Amino acid sequence: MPVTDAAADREAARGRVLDAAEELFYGRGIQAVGMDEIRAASGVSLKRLYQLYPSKEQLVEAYLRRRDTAWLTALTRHVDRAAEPDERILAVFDWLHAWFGEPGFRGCAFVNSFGELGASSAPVAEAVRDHKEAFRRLLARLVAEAGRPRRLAGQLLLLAEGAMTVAAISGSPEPAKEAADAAAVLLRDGG
Amino acid sequence: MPVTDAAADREAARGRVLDAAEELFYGRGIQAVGMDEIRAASGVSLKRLYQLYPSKEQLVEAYLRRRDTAWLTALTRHVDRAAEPDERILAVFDWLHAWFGEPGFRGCAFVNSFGELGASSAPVAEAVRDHKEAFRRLLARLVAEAGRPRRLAGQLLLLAEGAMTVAAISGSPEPAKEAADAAAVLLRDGG
DNA sequence: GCCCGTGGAGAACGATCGTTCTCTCGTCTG
DNA sequence: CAGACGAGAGAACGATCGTTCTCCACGGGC
Repeated sequence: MPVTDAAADREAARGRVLDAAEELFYGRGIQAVGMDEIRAASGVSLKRLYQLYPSKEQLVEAYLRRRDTAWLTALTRHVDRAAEPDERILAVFDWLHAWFGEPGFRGCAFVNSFGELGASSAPVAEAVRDHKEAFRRLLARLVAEAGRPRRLAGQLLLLAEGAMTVAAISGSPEPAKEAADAAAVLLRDGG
Repeated sequence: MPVTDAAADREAARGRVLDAAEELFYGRGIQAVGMDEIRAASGVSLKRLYQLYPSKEQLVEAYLRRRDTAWLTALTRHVDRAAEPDERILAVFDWLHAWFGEPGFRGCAFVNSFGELGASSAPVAEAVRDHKEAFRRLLARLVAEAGRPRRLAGQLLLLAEGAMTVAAISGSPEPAKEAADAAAVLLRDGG
């Protein structure tokens, strides 16, 4: 079955390219990584790479889109391990703490990409906005399920985003704990 | 007085270079701006530019260092317009709101620089860490003056950083208000 | 009046990068 | 078996960038 094999090869190659792109773009910054390095790390020839992604900008966008769903999926899975509504909210910060402690953690890929390319690449800026909106919607859903006031979602978003930034720059996972403490106060007394 | 004039010219040229660097680096990202554009925007010849700052990296560092003090000075001045300790804390978020509404606001210059160059330039990473530590110390001082528990400073930092990020990506100054609301709750019930 | 150092304008250099092209080889088709 | 097609390796191209160099004009000290 040559046709389906070709399609499967294509998808497998895409996967290897995105794996390489994610590791390199996230770890070193997008402009610091050339297409030839993606080729070397993925084992996909330059010609095929450009067949899969006709430009670097499109590869960057695909990298962000895939990371968006993977990130939200992993977070959702962790949150779903808790049943009680308030605990589900606090589980977000548990998960952040574990993420911050991973080797190679370097802040939010979307924030980093936005700072680097948001002013010059509309697709990148849009992918970043979409991701942050999706994160906000996830928080809003958790807040609604807990019967908490709407505005709490925005405040939790600020705590989570702040924790990512401070953890990245300070190199410590501790901000996740501080954010969890603040979130607990908001849950207790913020409405 | 040729000597002092030469020194004054030097400082004036440095000022014009840093003005141009700030506008361009902040507005478009550091790697997106070439030294020749700094020359064109500042009116300082390339030769002199390299006499003042022997490499782009040193210019970037000088840009960050100057912005650090200017940012903290402006914030401190605004905070000092309030007398009551709790109001001084909340004034931080007023000031952020005004900043977020300025045309050309594009998030925190330090966070953006860190995402772009933090992994490849040690001086940039250090300047960013220094700035965030200074901001944290400012918050810690306000918290101490208000007789509030130490841990509040870290939580306020998260709210402020989160507000900068969300405001930049969403393009709205509203996150400053949300942060202020959350800060008020933490002040009221967080200790 | 001549000289020298300083400064400006911009060409030049070397490196890098995104993208495309060439060449070769193996494979499937008829 | 012939030949066309597709893929891989890597050279090549054109642009950009950080940095340096060349050339020239000018202004102050003997």
